[in-house]
Amino acid sequence: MAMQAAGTDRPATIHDIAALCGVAASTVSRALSTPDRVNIRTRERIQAAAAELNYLPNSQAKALSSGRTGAVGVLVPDITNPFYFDLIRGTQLQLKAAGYTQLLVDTEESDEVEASTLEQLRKTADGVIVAASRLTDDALLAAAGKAPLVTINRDVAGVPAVIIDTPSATSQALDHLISLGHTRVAYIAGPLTSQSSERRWTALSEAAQDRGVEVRSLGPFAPKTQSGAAAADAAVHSGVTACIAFNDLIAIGMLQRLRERGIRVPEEMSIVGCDDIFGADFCNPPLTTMASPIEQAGRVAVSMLLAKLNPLAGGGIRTRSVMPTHLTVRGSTAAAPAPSTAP
Amino acid sequence: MAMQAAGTDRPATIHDIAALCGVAASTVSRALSTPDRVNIRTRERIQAAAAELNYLPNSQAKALSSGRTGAVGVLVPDITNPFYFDLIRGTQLQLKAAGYTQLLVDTEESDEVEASTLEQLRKTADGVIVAASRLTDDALLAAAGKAPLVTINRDVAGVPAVIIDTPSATSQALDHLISLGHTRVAYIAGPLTSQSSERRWTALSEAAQDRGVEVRSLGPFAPKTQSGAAAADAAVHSGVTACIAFNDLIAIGMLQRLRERGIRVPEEMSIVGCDDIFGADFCNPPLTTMASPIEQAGRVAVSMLLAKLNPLAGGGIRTRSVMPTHLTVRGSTAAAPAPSTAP
DNA sequence: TTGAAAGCGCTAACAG
DNA sequence: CTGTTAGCGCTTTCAA
Repeated sequence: MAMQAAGTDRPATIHDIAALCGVAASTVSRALSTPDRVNIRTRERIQAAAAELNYLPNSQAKALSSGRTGAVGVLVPDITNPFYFDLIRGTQLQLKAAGYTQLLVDTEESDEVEASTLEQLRKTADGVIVAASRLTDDALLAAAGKAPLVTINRDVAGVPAVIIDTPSATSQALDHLISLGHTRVAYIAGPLTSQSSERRWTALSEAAQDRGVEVRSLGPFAPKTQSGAAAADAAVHSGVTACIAFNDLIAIGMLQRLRERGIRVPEEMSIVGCDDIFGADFCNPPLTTMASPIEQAGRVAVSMLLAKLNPLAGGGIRTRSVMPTHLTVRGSTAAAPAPSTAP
Repeated sequence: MAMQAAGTDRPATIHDIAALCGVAASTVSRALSTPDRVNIRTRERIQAAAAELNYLPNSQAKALSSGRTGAVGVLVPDITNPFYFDLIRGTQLQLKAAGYTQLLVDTEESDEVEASTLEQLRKTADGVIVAASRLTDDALLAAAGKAPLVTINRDVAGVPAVIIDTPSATSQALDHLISLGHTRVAYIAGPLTSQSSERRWTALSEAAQDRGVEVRSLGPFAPKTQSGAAAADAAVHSGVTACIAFNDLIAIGMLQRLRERGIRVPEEMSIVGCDDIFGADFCNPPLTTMASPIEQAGRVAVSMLLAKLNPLAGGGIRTRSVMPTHLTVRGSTAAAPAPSTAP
């Protein structure tokens, strides 16, 4: 049984260990944090005592005196968006493996919440990972100047980032639609403040120009299934035969709306989503979408951040990492409907 | 522009404010934490100075000296399970509203991870909310003795809890199936360590006995869509015409498997899920399931916890709160298939 | 290699 | 109402 210090049952401190071993508290501190700077025999005595007393370092105290908190913040715009599940799991696993604690915050798609969270985290965390930031480039750059920070899906010069390369997959998606005979395609845009959406649209319109087909942008729409209805209506009204949506949430919402309206997918309208979130494979019809290794993106982001925090021997620090994306074809896309004007 | 203390750019402390106002640091502390114990004029001077210096309290220091951290831990067994989204959002909103920080941890369906997290959190958090604990009753009771703790979906004598009343909804589900003509029903069980699953099964078998129909338990199955295939196969093999699944994840997985096997839902097999998670309404066919106010459950759990942390004037503390659940009928249930034996 | 001492920034008695 | 004085538990000089 683990004895408690002096019979009390409050958690043991280094002083308890020091007393038990007849050494100074500072020696205990060293033995526990920098073992090689302590005589091996006393070190072992101390470690044994620590185990015996069931010692657990107090992270607050540690943080206060050392300046490092052992925690890193992870900011996501919407925790209920399945896209972030795997990302969060990826960061959490990698962080835990490195002995860090994850501080997960839902910034509610709000740049203000994001900014204030970032500010608060400067004291609370050693670094921050920001997914799909809604902040301006300048704000982000400033934040990155004040604290170690890496973004996910946000490309700002001077800010380390892991980018999920959906733009290139978007061209693939367009080619897929073209090969099916579509010539009028809509891009269903995400939030104005989303750089992903912007990059996607740029890539898409360039690709369209190359291929001589027509694409138009509809929106912006909030990245939620509820937006799907408006998006679907807009798409139908615009006369396109296929849509590439900002994300799967919107795409799934569109699927539902089109079904309500009796418009068949994919016969009368093809839909392509993005992210391959939970649900994309079992919605009706299953969604053609762009998939990427999101959990891995989370891990990579953590690695990049930790590399900044602990500038060890290892070579230079990566400041930009691009994750590949590929098209996963399912039932929501098919050949374009025959033109309605008879020959 | 906010001036920085003494021209340095390190974050301002109460000492900087004290110096600027010509008062003692402790007065600043009071003015900021217990404003009513300070002369209104000096208080205002101090608050102005704090704003001017862009003062932000250091939570570590605060925690170290006061013993309170301003954080509460929220433990969930699987962060990628959509069931927890709304729960997490509920706790986060309520916590933030009360000025607390949420420490979200994914315990990976592991009792060990859960136990060690709980231990670590004793220092780091003022209290803990544990959803769907995989711990034994004794372990949970012990943990609740050492730190303020409230469970969600886990009923242990002496431990405050918010319970989502799926057992009662389960009877509703059974009645629904019976009214459709089903007489042989299977319960697709969740993890052995899940008390929810156990309670559900108890309620279901009692209700079945009352109504004179046959139910059997199949499983246990992991609460993931991947388990759906095995569950579906087991159900088909057992000869039942309807299933009540531990949760929607499994139910959705079953839907997929049955489709693969060419078994029509609901014509040949009816499926009822539980939780009404993201996806239950747009899977194919849409899932009949049991819905409950999960976000609210999260809020209630937080309220109960905070009531323990701040024993204010308000009357007695609720130690148990039951959230209602109701059946949401969608396309995955229908009349029982006619018996295969002709008259 | 070890000990003593001085904080980290804040709160909490205890006087005044 | 306000100032003084101790710490919270740990790290980190600086000597020894």
